[in-house]
Amino acid sequence: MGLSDTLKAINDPVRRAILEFLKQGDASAGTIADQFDLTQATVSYHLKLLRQAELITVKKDKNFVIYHLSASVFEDLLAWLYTIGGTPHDN
Amino acid sequence: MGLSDTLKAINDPVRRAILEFLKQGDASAGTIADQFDLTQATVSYHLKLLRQAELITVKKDKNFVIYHLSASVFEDLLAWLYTIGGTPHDN
DNA sequence: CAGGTATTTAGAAAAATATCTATATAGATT
DNA sequence: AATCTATATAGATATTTTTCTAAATACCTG
Repeated sequence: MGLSDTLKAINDPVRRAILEFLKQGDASAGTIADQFDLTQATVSYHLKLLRQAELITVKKDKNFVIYHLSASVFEDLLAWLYTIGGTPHDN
Repeated sequence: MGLSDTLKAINDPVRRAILEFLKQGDASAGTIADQFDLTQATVSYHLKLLRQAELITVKKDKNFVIYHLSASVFEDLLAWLYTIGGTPHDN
């Protein structure tokens, strides 16, 4: 919902890989889980966090749950980054 | 050193507050610690993580350790964000 | 409706992170 | 040199996060 959730969501290599995978197109929970050497339950947990951070959206198709990247939420993060690093500073 | 370290470093409200505080100007470890309701040792721990992520740099002055914001490291993070969210996508 | 497939949830264990107190170090001052 | 001041480190505990196994839910198909 806020910056904190966005940061928490992307502060994990598995979740970043999920986002990168979804960049190539929508996919079901099972297909996503197959990408990792983790149980499906664990991947489902990561998907939940990404959903809560609104970085992905869900749609049902038959008994599949299809996930879709929703990158617009990064705007808050970008705004914060510009707050910190936006103005020229002598690095 | 990489994206992972940058994200880990900013994935904590205390550390983000430290960065925001340093945005206003350099400050000593003690001055920074005074900003928080935490022990000096705890703040020192956070400063160490920020240092390791190269988000801040250090300089000694008498027996003070002066911290300085070094925002250029956000570039990797920005690059990754554009990887995910850069190309128009139907959100 | 019975069985099957896909996914989520619950609960426990493991791993990582944050915090504290107490102590150490380093440099400055008397 | 003794002491004081600022900061860092060590070790213990607490909290949070990740992961697993097992069970539950949900929906589809015969």
